[in-house]
Amino acid sequence: MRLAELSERSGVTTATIKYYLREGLLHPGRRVTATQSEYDEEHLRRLRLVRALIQVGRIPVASAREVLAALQEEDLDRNERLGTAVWALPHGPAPDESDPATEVGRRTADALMDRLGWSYGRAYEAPPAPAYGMLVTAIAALHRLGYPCSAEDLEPYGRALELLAVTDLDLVERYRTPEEQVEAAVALTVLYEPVLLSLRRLAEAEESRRRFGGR
Amino acid sequence: MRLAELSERSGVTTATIKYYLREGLLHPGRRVTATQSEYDEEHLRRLRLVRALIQVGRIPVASAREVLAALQEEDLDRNERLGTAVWALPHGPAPDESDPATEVGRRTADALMDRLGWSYGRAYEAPPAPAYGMLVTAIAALHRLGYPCSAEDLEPYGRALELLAVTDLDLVERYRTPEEQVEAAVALTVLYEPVLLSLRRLAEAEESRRRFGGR
DNA sequence: ATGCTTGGATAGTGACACTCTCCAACGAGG
DNA sequence: CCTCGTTGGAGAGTGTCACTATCCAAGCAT
Repeated sequence: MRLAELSERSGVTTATIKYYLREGLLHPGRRVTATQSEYDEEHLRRLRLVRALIQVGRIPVASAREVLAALQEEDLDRNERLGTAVWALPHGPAPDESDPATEVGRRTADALMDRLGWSYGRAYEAPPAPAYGMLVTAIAALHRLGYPCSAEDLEPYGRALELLAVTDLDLVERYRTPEEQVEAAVALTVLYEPVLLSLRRLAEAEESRRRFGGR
Repeated sequence: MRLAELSERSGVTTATIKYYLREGLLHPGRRVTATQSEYDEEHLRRLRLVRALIQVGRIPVASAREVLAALQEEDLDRNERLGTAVWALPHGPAPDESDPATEVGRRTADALMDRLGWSYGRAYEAPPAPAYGMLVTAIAALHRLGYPCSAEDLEPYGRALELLAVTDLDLVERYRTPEEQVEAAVALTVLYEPVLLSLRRLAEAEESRRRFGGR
């Protein structure tokens, strides 16, 4: 199919598709003549993934390119490819080392990892996973605002997410090839984030109404 | 204290504080002379909250202003104030009604709310909570990519978040005044989001290593 | 033949979160 | 009393990001 058809079937304007081609998020089409290229179903699929990552997952274009590149690293195993892809996701500001609250955040995060028995993302692992820095930054911010949270407070969150991670990966293992599995894992990691956040907000609204609700 | 001291104690530059003052995120200080104002501990506290919302919670300045305004709505009860504040948080693109996948997302979301017994955010509630639209958009995107998820698949997520919402609001109820409670609820809603996401990514990395990990 | 379409390159747009530059009014040291 | 650096306020400028609009020459369709 031509650019115009790819645009129509995906709902993305040709100008935006050209932009993604330029940025390397989409492979160039098969050149038919000097001025025309042919795109296939794989391009359409990739384009939908890109859109989902950028619009629903709110991932910057540059990060999306890295994530997609990781999916195709031939010489890594599933675990490494997935790790590389998730590693490239945005993860907010790095912990501010000049702030004493960061130290508290780091200790709390480490204590939490110990309680949960998780080996990833420890401070003494070099380099720690970006998600670990994200956790430290958030705990530090809470602490600075006067909402201290201990490893004990956070353990139930970790346990709950541990269970959900098991069901997520069960879903991933339904796919046959490692390629499909890694792509599914990335799509699920990114696209379940808004699901998780929206369900949390709805759950809190529900619980708030139950406790504080008048009328 | 003067602007310079507020800046030093908060770690935010004077230029940025002036910007927040202009944008109405911070109340103006008490005017001492025609060219000088006095700020107090309350300003410092507010400034730290603003920074946490914007930098850690990644909330746009305009949304932060609305969220903060909701905290001080005198004629609303706790439940309404919290609802208004959470309502003002960013929630991604609205569902694309021209896309048939949205219809699937909406039906799945409604079925999920039924299973969970939640009354908020139904499609037939007018207007539905923004978090409901966020959920529909995400389910639709998953569907479009060929990762269908049913209400049954999502129910464990809802149950898990229901439990966490209970512990969140237990924490909130430790504060005495409704004002403190609402502020705490907003801070916890926003700042626990990165905690949740980072723990999920770490949990998935852990589980992926357990299943796929070589070495 | 001719007029619309295509792919590619370049430049422009609008939103956003600051950040810089000025300026007159202070206020502390000499 | 008189500098002279500092302060708060206002407006314009900056850098980034995700597009988006404009050109252009080379097709293709009629």
